[in-house]
Amino acid sequence: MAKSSNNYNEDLFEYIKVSEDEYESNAVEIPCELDGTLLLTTLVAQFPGASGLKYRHPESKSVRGIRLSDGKLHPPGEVGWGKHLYVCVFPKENKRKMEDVSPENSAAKTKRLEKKLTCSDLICLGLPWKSTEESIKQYFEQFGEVVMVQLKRDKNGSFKGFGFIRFATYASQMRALAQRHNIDGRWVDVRIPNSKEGVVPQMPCKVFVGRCTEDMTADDLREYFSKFGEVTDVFVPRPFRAFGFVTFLDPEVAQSLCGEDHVIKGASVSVSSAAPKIKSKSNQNWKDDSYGNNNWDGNRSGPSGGSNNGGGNSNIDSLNMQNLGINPNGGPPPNFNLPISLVAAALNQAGWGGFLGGPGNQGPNNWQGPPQGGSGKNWNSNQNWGQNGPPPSWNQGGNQGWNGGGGGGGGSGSGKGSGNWNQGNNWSNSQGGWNGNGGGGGSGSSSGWNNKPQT
DNA sequence: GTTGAGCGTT
Repeated sequence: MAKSSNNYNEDLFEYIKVSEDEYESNAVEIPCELDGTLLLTTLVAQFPGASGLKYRHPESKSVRGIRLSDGKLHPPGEVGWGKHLYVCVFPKENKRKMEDVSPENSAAKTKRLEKKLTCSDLICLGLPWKSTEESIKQYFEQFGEVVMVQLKRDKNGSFKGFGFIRFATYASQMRALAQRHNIDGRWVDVRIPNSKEGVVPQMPCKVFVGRCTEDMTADDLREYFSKFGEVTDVFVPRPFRAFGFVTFLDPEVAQSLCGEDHVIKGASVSVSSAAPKIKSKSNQNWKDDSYGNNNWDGNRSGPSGGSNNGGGNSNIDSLNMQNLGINPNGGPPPNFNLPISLVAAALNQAGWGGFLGGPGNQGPNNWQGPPQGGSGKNWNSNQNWGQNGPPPSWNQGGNQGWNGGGGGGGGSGSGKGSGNWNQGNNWSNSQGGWNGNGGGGGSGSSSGWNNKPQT
């Protein structure tokens, strides 16, 4: 039946569910036009590189393509788009598995990659029995917009105690992953699902600057490197160690500088990857695989490296690294030889910034306000941060669990070696905290993942 | 109806 633009069907106003990979959990609802068609540009806005749509016909079980003419995708039937899950079609050269994606391609592909690296579903384990989709959504919205909640039930419909969530932005995801969650009195584990491991690592924003001279201050480095892009953090170890770190907002900028020499204050410095060693499989998506080419001393054993200013563990170990999907040893607790910068990059990417210590004041030590670059829609209006104080339980202990320790550790922490991550409901109560410039640590004293028994 | 380590659908 021919449709005129002023004789549309109300039903055609629905958002249609589109995924790029046939997984409904990855679906995005996108709006069609008044005449019931979907503009290809609307599709491409959400799925860069997409050239069309297809769906699986429920009866024939076969995949059907969606008609495209004049840049408009037409609904498959008289009744409109219906409730099908539509799947993006990409041109052949764009159609590839995630594992094959490399960023040194077209802009569209790069954007698709960025999207891929942006969010993943998160599994929530140990949810209270009384949880509902609504209550879980409501809880996690304090970290940003929640676009999906799936609680798993058995055939009888009884809740199995776990489920999946998805945030709209990677920043939200990182906020959620970076802390523990107490929901209705239960500690809930939020992690990257096993099935999604390896998609989290971001390109590093931080570069290693070698051959620094003693007269190069952090400000000097910042001033110099700012011409390449926004610098979010600079770290220059004191006492002098002839190297430094510069963190950029844009990982592409960081990457572009790697391998170059630059002259600062009359001396030639070398810029290279801040990740000297990759032991994890998780670098498979990285643009540059050559992360073994420098073997600089220090900063490998833990956050903020060996002899930073004050040596407090800059609380990177307060993050649930496992939750970040970075766990080369396959399980808790840590035995990290892994690239800290990887985590830092991810966190920096997420708007936390400055995770490897240093004087940048970029870390999430400013809990009364949103982190820099806070991008969650709900962030600024969220009453859960600031009013109620910081979220519970960033790690309190001293220098625990990092292989080789490094940097003095903190305060009076008494965590026992490799066992410790979180210490309970405490927030950093000393100023050791984030920037690694204090005594660090606090009074942690247990040796497990969770202190509190659960029922 | 109970329970508490795990890893989902299409």
